Amino acid sequence: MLSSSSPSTLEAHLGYWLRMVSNGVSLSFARKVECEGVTVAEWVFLRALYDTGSVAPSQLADRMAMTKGAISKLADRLLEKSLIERRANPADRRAHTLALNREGRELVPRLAALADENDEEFFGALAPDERRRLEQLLRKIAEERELTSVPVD
Amino acid sequence: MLSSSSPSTLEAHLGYWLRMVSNGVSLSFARKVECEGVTVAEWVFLRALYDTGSVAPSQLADRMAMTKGAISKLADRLLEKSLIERRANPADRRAHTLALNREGRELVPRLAALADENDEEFFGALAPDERRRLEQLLRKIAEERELTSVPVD
DNA sequence: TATTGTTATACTCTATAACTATA
DNA sequence: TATAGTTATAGAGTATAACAATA
Repeated sequence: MLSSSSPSTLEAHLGYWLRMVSNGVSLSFARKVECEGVTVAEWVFLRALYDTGSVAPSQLADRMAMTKGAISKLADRLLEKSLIERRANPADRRAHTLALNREGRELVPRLAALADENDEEFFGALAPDERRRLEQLLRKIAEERELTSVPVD
Repeated sequence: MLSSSSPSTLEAHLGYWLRMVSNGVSLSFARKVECEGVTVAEWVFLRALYDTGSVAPSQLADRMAMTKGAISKLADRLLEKSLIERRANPADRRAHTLALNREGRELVPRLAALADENDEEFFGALAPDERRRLEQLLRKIAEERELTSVPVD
């Protein structure tokens, strides 16, 4: 006589706990940056621009592992919010570049501070060695599965 | 003379690595369950129904920490896909109940197997004690931050 | 009046593809 | 023809609120 087995539960999977904690962290961060008038995706976009300086949308799409269309839409919103500038390229009139304006450059450090604060809220409960251990395990998985796309949601 | 400090990078935050790995795991799982014609949210919904049996939408909303509207929309899709049944309650004609039909009950174990497979793909690279450690750390954060909502995205 | 559930609206993120302008 | 970028469309998820039916 064969024993029948139940389908595995949601909680039986590490992916479930990962998603639960990740969603909690992201939702909390989303609420923080909302006070500064931006979304998490916009923070990632702005932080990338802070490092690259003036850059073509297509390069940003490569770097952030997003489509050109997605970059275009994000850029539209940030232009409306007056945080970035879009400039034509005189040499190649198809090409554009995107860059932070003064307001955008001033916002990035404030958003970074919120990211620090949010990380502290969630992972401050862990001992320093636990924190290192968690980062090490996550980096190991990211490396082995070749996860490279910048997570924006 | 004050030293100026750069805003912290994206990679400096544990939340960033958590989101990157979590998104990778979820995207991979989404592609697997797509072959069975459902989304991750629908898998969570179906797995919950598998345990509860016949249940009111409002109870499901509480259990899954979703709004009634979200439950209604999910239920609509699963009805179209002929995986669940919606029944009226003769005692209270406002009330309804949702339940898996035969097709839905048969699908859940196949989806659970895909969840097992996906977990193995991502976390199989970790040693057994690393895996336990990761789950322990995630559960600790979930508990301390009182994260209870079932993550569906 | 309060409750159950549905429906409408709106916004974000994602992906594909059509399209314009330029090279 | 190929490339840079925008725009259109569609689907999934989220949230709020208006609504109908019933208690």
